[in-house]
Amino acid sequence: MSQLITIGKVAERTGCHIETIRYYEKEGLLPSPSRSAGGHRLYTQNLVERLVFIRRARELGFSMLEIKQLHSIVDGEMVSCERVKSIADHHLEEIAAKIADLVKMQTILTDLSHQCSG
Amino acid sequence: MSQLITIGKVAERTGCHIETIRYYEKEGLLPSPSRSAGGHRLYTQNLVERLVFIRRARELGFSMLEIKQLHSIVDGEMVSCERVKSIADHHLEEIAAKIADLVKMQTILTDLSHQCSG
DNA sequence: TTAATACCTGTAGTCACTACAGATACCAGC
DNA sequence: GCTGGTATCTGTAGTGACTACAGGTATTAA
Repeated sequence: MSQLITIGKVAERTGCHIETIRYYEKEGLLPSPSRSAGGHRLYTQNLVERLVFIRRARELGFSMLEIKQLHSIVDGEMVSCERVKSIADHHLEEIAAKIADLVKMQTILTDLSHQCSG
Repeated sequence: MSQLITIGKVAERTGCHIETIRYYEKEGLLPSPSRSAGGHRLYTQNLVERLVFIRRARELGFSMLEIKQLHSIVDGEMVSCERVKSIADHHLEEIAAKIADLVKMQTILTDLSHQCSG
């Protein structure tokens, strides 16, 4: 029903190494999945999506600690709304800065690429 | 004349640890600066700017190898224009994907922040 | 039932820093 | 010129985030 898949399939679908998936679990970034009778990990679609989010965030330069924080605020695990807002706003500043820097790089490389075409 | 500054000042201005600056030099990412009579490193403005670029790129999740490649194409050290264009275009795709992901995160966090204000 | 393959735990190695130790350089005040 | 405090030097060890491998157990296709 709930479409449980093995770690190998998860790795295949997300482009994430098996070892990395297990590492995220060990470090408490990805919740422990259920297991088969023999002890093999079985993942729900929900966990796969969470892994995709972690990968994206890591590729964008967020630390594992920051990602834990992002998860806990998105999941509504935080009590104080004040605190959620302050952390969200902090990350929003960080994100805006990252976007600005990427746009700068984009400009440099686009110019370069055009020069090379002409 | 050329405004040479010590590693400490460079660290201060760029927000980069002294050890990290030396590490980039050791790894060939940042060219070796000139030295004082006693052996202290003395940096030109040009090297400081290069360091700023490296920091930005690292914070955006580019590897040291990718940054070396970016430097060599921007500095015009590559012989084949074909090759420059192909590498630039590859990085442009990567950058566009990163921007798209950051915008998604921005949307999620902005919604969250607004909910917390209301 | 039995290979072949996938997955298990645990440990060691890599990349990009970061911290520290012990020694030398620089520089301000006397 | 000398001296004490701070800055920098080289080198090594430790951390965060993976990544690879070894030796063993589960699963599955034939």
